[in-house]
Amino acid sequence: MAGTRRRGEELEATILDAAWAEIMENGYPRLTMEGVAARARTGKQVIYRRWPDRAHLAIAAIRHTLGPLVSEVPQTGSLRGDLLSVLRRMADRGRQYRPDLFYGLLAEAPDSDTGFGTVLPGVIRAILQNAVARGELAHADLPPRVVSLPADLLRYEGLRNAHRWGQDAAEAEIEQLLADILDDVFLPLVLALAGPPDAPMDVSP
Amino acid sequence: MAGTRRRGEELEATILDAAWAEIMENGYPRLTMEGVAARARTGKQVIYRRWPDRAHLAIAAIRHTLGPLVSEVPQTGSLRGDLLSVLRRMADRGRQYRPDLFYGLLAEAPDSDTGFGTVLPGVIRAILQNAVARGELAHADLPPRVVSLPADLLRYEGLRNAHRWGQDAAEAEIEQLLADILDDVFLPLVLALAGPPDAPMDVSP
Amino acid sequence: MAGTRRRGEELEATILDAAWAEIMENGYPRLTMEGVAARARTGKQVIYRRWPDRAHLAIAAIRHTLGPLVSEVPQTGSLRGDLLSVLRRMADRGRQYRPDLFYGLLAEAPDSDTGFGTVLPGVIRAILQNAVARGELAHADLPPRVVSLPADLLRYEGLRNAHRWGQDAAEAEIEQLLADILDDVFLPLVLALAGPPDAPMDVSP
Amino acid sequence: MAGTRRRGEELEATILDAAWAEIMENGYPRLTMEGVAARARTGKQVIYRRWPDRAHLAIAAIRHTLGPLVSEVPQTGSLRGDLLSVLRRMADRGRQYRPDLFYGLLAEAPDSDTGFGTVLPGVIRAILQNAVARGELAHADLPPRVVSLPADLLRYEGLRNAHRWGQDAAEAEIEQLLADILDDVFLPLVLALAGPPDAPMDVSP
DNA sequence: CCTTAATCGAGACGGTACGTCGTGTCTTTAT
DNA sequence: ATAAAGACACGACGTACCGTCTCGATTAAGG
Repeated sequence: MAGTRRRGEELEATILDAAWAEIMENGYPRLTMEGVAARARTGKQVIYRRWPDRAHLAIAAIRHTLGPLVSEVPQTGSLRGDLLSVLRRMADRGRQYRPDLFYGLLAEAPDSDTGFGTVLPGVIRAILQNAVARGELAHADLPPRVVSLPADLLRYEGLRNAHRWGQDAAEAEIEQLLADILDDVFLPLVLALAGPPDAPMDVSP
Repeated sequence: MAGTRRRGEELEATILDAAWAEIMENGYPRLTMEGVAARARTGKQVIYRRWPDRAHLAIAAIRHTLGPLVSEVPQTGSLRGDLLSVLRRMADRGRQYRPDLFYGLLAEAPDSDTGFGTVLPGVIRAILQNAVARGELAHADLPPRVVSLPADLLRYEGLRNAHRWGQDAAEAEIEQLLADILDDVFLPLVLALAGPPDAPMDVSP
Repeated sequence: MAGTRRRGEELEATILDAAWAEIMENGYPRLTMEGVAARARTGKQVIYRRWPDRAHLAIAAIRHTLGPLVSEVPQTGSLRGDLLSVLRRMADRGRQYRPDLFYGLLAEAPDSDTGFGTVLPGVIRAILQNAVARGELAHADLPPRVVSLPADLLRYEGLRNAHRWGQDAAEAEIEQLLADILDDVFLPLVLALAGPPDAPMDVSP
Repeated sequence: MAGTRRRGEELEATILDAAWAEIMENGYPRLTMEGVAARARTGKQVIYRRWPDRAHLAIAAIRHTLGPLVSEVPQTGSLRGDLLSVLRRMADRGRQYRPDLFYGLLAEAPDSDTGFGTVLPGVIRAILQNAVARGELAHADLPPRVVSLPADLLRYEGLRNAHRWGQDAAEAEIEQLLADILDDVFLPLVLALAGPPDAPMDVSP
């Protein structure tokens, strides 16, 4: 045979690529250690040495494939624009998953961090503070549950409707969802709680 | 031998009881058709004839054991009281599940209706209308996403923290959650959108 | 639906035809009560009422399809011709079976009479007596094992090589077998034991 | 835990012993892969990896338990003694089988070699040659069907009456059978075809 | 530079569950 | 009463994976 034997990072990367490919082809429920080992042309033991079960393997594969969730604070010039930008980024990431991947990971590793929407709360708080600086809001002193509200709603919708997010046709639907979350729920609430003193209650477009 | 052979509803009930017992003892991930058949002293075919996989079996077992989600409209005399009552009922039902049951069902039968919080939207709309009749609200003409907001948030929290809901200690935590959902998010939003004309915007403590 | 319900002989004939068809299509090992019932468009109970297991069903199907083994004593004018005629008839019947049918019946119903070559001993004894009458033999007073020898050898070959007897190409092979049994074994032995007094011992070429 | 995991020959021997035990206890028809695996405390795959079905497993178990069919040429000093010795050995081996084992193997693996009486033709030819050397026969130039005649007849009887061979009472019956085959059929025939020139036709005891 | 310990690639092992098929019995409905 | 139909309790089938263990081959490191 040809090649030199793989070790360390090279081997690890091969395995994680194989795992991601298996998930994408067959779905998480049919992700098997055996299948990954076969596709990566290695032994099962090599995988078990690194990850205790398929849930941890899948999480590692997600991180390896998608990279870390970027958390830069957008600067579009308006509160609504900033929020829309950050939610859209979150939704885009969500669309790269296969539907069953969420559920499966929650079922098998509920305590693990799938990386789906955990960094955002800090970002949203920063966005709110920027809005205060621009005079769009009176203050940013909001209850935690309010701050995490848009991300929570988006994640919840992602969980409920993940099986539809994969299709291309979902793009407009998701865009509408983001608009609803902001215009029907979050912005009215934030303005009610911390709107600027001069133009308080005008929520209409 | 023992009496006559079981059929129809009697047999079905035995199987669903067995399935529920297996879930409660071993957890959903270790629910197996074989185990259920053995506990119910019947054959696997009898189960497969009725439910195509363990997910559908589990859903049927839930319905059989917990009964339908009651959807009477409470009449406590205040909007907050009515909402609290209905959310508490929903949370109580959620606590009867084992944590992994949610995740597993979502993973394996995402389209199926687990019965967790599906009847409520109509109930909440009725509660809002009663509040209008009492003069607590100016109107009940709210966007659908707003109406479903409290149930969505509660369900989302249930999904994220299901593994903690089982303990007795969770009671106070859940009570606090319900208060937060209502007082920090839903009531301020509803009052901002449809508060009564006479005492409109006073949400501050 | 259409027809009147079948009963008695009509029903029985339908079932036996179905059983034979199943044997011919799938072979005896894959003959199932369920398959027969389905093909005959009746219930399994109806079959079990008549035959205790598939072996007895198969035997009944054989008798029903092939009819009784005729046992007329041939009159060709010579001992060899008579024997050849009767052995050929026996072999022809054997060829109508599927190979596995023998083995299966022997395995599952060893005591039962499959009808394969059980009538013949008497016939052969009669043939020998006719030869005595014609002067070909001195007497017919032979040990039972000698009398049954040609049928035994033929049956044994049938058992050993049944899987080849089905093919058309087997015809010549079987004809050769019959000649060998008679010319190499049976006729030399019979002539040695009971040859005519005038031309007694000339067996050499 | 118990010692080291079994592999290779040790494992194979355990499985074949288990298979033979199952056959002896329950009979071939009730030999199941599952039962063998359970008795050998291993998995079904381990068995299927080695033998495609229970027929091949049974044949392997026979060989493993009974060992190869010895084929030494006996030297008793007389043609009849030599033949009797070799036939008796063959019958003894046959008696170690359970009756249904023959039939089942023939039914399910007709092409396979059960080892029952396949080595003998060469042995019989050697015995005949020894008889020629001693002057008992004029030559050993006999048709193949004649040479295989005693083994064929014995095997045929074994097949027909296997269900009775197991009992102890069968010993005398079998001894009589061997005598009949030799004294009524084979020896008269061989003497007729190749008897010594000086004392040709004396077959009586 | 060469031994030595570790890991790799591969696959067998003991085991659980799968989903299907067939058995022989039992029930129900409709002749 | 029995035919037709099919459900029931059961056992076995052959397959897929699990997580562990064993075995040579390779390879990186230390003496």
